[in-house]
Amino acid sequence: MSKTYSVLNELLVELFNDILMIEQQALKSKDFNDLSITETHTIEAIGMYGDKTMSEVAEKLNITVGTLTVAVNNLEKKGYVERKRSEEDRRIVFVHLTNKGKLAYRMHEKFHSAMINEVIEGLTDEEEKILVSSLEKLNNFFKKRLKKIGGEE
Amino acid sequence: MSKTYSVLNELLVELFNDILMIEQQALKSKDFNDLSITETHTIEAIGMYGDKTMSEVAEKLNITVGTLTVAVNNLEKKGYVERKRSEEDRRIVFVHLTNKGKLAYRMHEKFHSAMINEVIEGLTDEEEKILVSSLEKLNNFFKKRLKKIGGEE
DNA sequence: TAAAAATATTTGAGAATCAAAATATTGAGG
DNA sequence: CCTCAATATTTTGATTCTCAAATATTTTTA
Repeated sequence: MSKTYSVLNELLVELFNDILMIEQQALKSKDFNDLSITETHTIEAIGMYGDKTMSEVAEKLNITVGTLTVAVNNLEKKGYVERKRSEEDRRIVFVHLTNKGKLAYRMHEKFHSAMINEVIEGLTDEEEKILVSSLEKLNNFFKKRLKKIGGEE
Repeated sequence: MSKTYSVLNELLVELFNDILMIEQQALKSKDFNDLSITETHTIEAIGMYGDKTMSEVAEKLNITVGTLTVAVNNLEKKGYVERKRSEEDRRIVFVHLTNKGKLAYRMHEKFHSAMINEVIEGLTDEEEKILVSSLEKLNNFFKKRLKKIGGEE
């Protein structure tokens, strides 16, 4: 069991917890303090451009469409998103961000920028490349794992 | 805005989501399928060795003691943990894992091992170093950020 | 000893979530 | 054209996680 193992394990666990806590706390202090983390993620999944169907958004968030319906109801009430029924196929419901919603989206984006910049800063181009490819490997491992679990049982 | 930025951002976001999903799905397939993610984390926080007070565990999990009380009620009912009132100070309640709880703890640990090992395996020494130091930077950024938010308001 | 502090539990309320039932619409086959 | 299956969404009922505030018990302090 190498030293890298325990270091990496702790780092990942801490990272994960910190991200959650920061997102939570960042919301409380800022404008848009009527948004929960989950709601912010919903806004993120709807995205800046064009309409998305309820199913598309739910899939992206890995939640059921029923859950999303409730979430969108509230976000609509608060003025962050709007619904629009498709004319071609009236079963389908499109959602998109209002101006207020787009503002919130950009706010969240800013948080991410600050985070990433902090990481990149102080890395050489070479190191930057290595970091990206390392994380890609990490990601691939997870994807593989997910497929395996999902496919079997 | 460099290309690295958006790539890194996406990687981190995906990573975060994948970890959540994998933990979720890992639980469903395995034994101990009567445990939620939250409950697993509670077990993790109680830890293998010795007794911990309710307050200590709640602090570690960043939840209120009230929330923990409910969680421990359920875990006790399912046989994963036990309570014991302190003799010296009868306000204090200690919790510790039962044998079943310890088994679950080790199970979760195994999952982490598999994850980290798989990642390290595919990396050269050079990449390993860079990955660790980058994650450390990311972590420092978060710690700083948390202190700032927590301290001010 | 009486008041204040510390520790934990209970309670009431609000999100987030799912599964299953209900609703509305479309498309295909006869 | 009518019916039935499939698709997309919403509604409903239940559970879990969470907090804040009220309550209970015990210890400490003044």
